[in-house]
Amino acid sequence: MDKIYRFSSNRQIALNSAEGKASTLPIFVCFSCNTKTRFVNWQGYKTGNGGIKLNLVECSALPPHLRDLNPSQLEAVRHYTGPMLVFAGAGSGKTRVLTRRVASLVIDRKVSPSRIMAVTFTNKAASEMRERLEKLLGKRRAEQLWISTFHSACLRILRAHYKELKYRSNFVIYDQDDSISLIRRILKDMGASDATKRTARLCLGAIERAKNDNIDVDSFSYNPLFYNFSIDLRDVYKLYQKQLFEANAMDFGDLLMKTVRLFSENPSILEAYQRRFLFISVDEFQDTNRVQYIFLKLLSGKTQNLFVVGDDDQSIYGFRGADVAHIKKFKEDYPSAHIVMLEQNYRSTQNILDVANSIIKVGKKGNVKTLWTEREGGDPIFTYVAEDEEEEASFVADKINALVGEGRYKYGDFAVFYRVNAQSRAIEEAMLNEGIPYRIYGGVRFYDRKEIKDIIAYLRLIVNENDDHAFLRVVNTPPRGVGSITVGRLIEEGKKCGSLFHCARKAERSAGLKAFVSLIEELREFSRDAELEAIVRTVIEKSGYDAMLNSSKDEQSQSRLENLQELVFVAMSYRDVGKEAIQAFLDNVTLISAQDRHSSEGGDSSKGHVSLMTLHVAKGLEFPVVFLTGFENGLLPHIRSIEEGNFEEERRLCYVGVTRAKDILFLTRAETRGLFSSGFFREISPFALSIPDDKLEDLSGDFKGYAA
DNA sequence: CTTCCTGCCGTTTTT
DNA sequence: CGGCAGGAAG
Repeated sequence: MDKIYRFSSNRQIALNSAEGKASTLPIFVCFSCNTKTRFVNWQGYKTGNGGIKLNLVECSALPPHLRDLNPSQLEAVRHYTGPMLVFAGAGSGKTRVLTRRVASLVIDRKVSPSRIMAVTFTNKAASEMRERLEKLLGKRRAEQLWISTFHSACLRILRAHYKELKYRSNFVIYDQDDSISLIRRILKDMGASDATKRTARLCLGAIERAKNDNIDVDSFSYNPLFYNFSIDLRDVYKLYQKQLFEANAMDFGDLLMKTVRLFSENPSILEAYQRRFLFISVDEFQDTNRVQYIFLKLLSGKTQNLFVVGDDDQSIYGFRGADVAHIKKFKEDYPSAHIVMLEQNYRSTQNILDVANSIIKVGKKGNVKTLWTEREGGDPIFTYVAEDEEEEASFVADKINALVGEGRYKYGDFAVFYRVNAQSRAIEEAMLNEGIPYRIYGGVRFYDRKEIKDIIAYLRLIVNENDDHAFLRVVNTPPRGVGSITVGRLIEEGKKCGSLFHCARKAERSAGLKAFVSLIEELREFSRDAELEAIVRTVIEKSGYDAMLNSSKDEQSQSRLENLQELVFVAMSYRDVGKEAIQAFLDNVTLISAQDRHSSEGGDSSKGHVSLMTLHVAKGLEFPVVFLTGFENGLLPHIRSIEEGNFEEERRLCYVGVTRAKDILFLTRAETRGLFSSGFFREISPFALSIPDDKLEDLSGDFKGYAA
């Protein structure tokens, strides 16, 4: 077995006798000088005093795809087989390690790229990784790799095996909005006293949690005292699954749960995938939930070649069922796993790291990772207290313009983070005022807009007439004389004849309904072999959506029309024709993450744009200059999180934010904020209190002034 | 059946 | 503040 030792000028690793067992084997020693790593092959043997004496055997440079790795990263990459856990701090090059390992498998190990799966946290991370690998492996080989999120990977598998699950082809995916209105209908049906959106969301939350834990209808149980309403949550879950199935639809949780179920109920299918995927790697492993872990365990069952990379300090998706305990579980389930720690941070200055460490260290017992960097010193962390959120935003905008004015940075180097999406509005306005180009990631998403969702509902109805939710959404949008009474009657009858659309076809009474049915059928006929762009354009026109918006005096109509134009533009990039095109489009629309979507843009973008995003979206990214806004108690630990006992997760969220910064970090807070009740006086975030004062430079003079 | 108005609620984070 | 749901009028 090869063993690699780090041997750099400023830090020398001790070669003790325990490791010296490898003395008759070749030992690789790496000299690290900035980014180029020399790869030197030594032969070592034990000396009398327990140390190792090294003899130079041969010298060679590393292969190109490993050349810019640092010694500890190299160690992680070059252990080829078996389970492996890379326990890596912020900015230690986790994703780089993962990418290079995939490249190394293909190049050094001659593994066929079609037999490697790499799971990333977001679709954006997946496409970035694919881009890198295209450069290292060439386009043809990179295309064969399975690089995707858990959800996309499962969707791909399910699309190939929908029959085993008794689904029909062209099943659709329901997003949270779809699910909530479905549950509302179920609640009303069951005669629940309270069928509001709020209750529906509560029910969906419970169901989602169950699915994250791979608990299906039969084994589902809950605490009825917690949900103090009349109906039985188990019945809701049961009906929900039944209606999803009848609508030929799945929700997000189903994608994973049904894949796991497919595997456990059909050993031959599982075996085929086990044989196919010789190597599986997972990024951001700390945010893996139970059903995802089961998926990984099943898939890697044969080869055990599971390579996971994660940082327990950056676990921030607990609300989605993510559990750091899976890192521990991994060590137990794979006792032979190699474990590599990456503690060097290649991103931030020492000052930024000190602040990050001071935040994360509090309340942690033992086993603390200590990150270090060669970027000593650096700028202090700047702090600022604003009167309100608007002043905070204009402070940010001023600083950005000042720094750009100095010529050191361009707009693309800046990021502004916040805890909740609602905070983006004030910042957005300040950016517009100062003429700063910006982009909001997440927030009110393009595909969440009403007009877009309506057109998408039409598309869904075209490929799948059983999609009752889509039916209800657009049957009277634009208005065609099908009101709540007609719809109510239809739902009553719908219980007998399957889907609502089926039922509507038979209903002769309502002229509006007849018009709707023939509209959809006409559109379906048209879509048979048309290009996606033409399909979308036709839907917008023939449905009367176009006319409705054009004749409306509402000011929003113009921007709605523009959004629809944008949708047509997006559709142009799809090559397929007919149903397949719509299918691919719909899959993308529901699965692509907030990071891929920019909802608004301002100014010209020749110098890039400032990125505005929530702390959650910021995970995995880095920026030279970072503004962390709303550093207030109740907001950055968010009050709801505190109430639910997730205080520590908020601390990690804060840590994630701070460690995104390469050079300069600003922490800002406002004394009042109109966000909740206005005029409410806000005190500083408790996370600020552990930061040593000598690392801070306070631009307002009282950043910590109001601390309790 | 649609539209408009009023009042109330709620206001984390996301694949 | 803003969005949405439900009710009354047109």
